[in-house]
Amino acid sequence: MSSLIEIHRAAVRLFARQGYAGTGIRDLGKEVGINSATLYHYAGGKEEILVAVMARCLEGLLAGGRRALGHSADPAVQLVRLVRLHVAMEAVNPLTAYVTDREVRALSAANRAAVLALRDDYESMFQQVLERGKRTGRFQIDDLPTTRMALLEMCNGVSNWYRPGGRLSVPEIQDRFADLATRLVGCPPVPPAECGTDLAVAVLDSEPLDHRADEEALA
Amino acid sequence: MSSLIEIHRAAVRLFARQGYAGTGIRDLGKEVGINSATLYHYAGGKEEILVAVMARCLEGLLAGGRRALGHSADPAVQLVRLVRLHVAMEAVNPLTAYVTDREVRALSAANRAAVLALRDDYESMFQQVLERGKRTGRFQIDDLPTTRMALLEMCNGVSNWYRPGGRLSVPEIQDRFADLATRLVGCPPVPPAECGTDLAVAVLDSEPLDHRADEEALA
DNA sequence: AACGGTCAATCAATCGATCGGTTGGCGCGG
DNA sequence: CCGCGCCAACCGATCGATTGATTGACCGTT
Repeated sequence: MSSLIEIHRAAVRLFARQGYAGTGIRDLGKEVGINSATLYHYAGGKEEILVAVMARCLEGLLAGGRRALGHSADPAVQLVRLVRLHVAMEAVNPLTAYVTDREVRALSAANRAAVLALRDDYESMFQQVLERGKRTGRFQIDDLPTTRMALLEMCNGVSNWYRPGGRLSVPEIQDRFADLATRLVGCPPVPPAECGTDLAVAVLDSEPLDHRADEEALA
Repeated sequence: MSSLIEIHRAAVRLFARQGYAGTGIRDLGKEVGINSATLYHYAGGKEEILVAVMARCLEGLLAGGRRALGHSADPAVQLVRLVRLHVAMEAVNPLTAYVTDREVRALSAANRAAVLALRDDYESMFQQVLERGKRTGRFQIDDLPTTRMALLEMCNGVSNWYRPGGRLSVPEIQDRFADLATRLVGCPPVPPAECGTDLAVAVLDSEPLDHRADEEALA
């Protein structure tokens, strides 16, 4: 019954609740229901678990990002699709996204560099879309780096307050954020019809299935 | 030479770099230049240091928030002033704000409740301004909770990428974010003349003076 | 002599990781 | 069908190191 996936799920749940440094491997074992020594039979170690979770999350965003960009050449459509993808990832996998965001500093130098390389690749998609939108006059952007950071932080923040089964459905959250994003870049709303329907986001292996016990994390 | 302020500064620097749980009191002592035992002569303990830093940061925001609201009855002016204050706090005290944001989960139940009470008080100011702006038609807001969270996360994120002495000055950052905020709520830009000049934010006692060594934290 | 300040030494507890050893089920030769 | 060997799965015990916190002694100043 216990497997690597179960371990990753338990790790994400505990890392999100107590932080990576604040979680012991004995806590991890207890959460999975096995001895801490058995963890090393499946996973190479504590940091290896964290790296695997982060890499899978970021690779999911990267793969989705490439799908998002290829659908249309219009920067507005591309931006909305990027935002809808990102928001969906954060809303469907809030704990995984939360840990991926906030525990980078816990990694050793080599692993941190690898994770940051993935993240930089992903964020450069936003950079390029914003640049082209500004250059072509599709967007009215004052300072591009500030707008890019504000946009990304706004989307990243979803994992801080949203949980599956919340007041809004995932498509509703996507609609709200698509509107907010077009407002930020000074661009008229993009009809949902132009956005395609290939932006569904799957539940990651590392995402705990039951988020009920994490409501206090929404502090 | 060593004092409570020095300890708070060192604590914020280390907590921002390694996290609260990842920082030992011996690390803290070494950063200040004293023995770990001497820490207990000035500060009551590790968590007491964190609580003091967080409380001072949030109380600064609360006091500033009250100043921001009293200046005008126009929701647009109130919102812009709240955003300018918040952004300035994050830009002038990025490490303190960063730690205050992200280490709430490290607190014991009692301290966490106290800190969250302060934060809820502060965030309710945004809630009320947005409500009134929507009710009076000054703002075009689709879903108010989503807009509020997006706005707050966007502002909170400043401490993740800005450092004093960066490319943009604090007033410039304030201008950009004031514009972004009005765009988010669907409201024409507010002339800076209507915003007053009483929103200067002081450097907190807990903020390390030299941010050069923290550039890798901008990961 | 009394004081605030400082620290080496030490406390029990816990850290991540590894060890040797036990278990149980499966495949295979007879 | 038996019995042997194998190996993934699992655990108790323990490793050296470090955790937050405390103590008692020593210092210079008053």
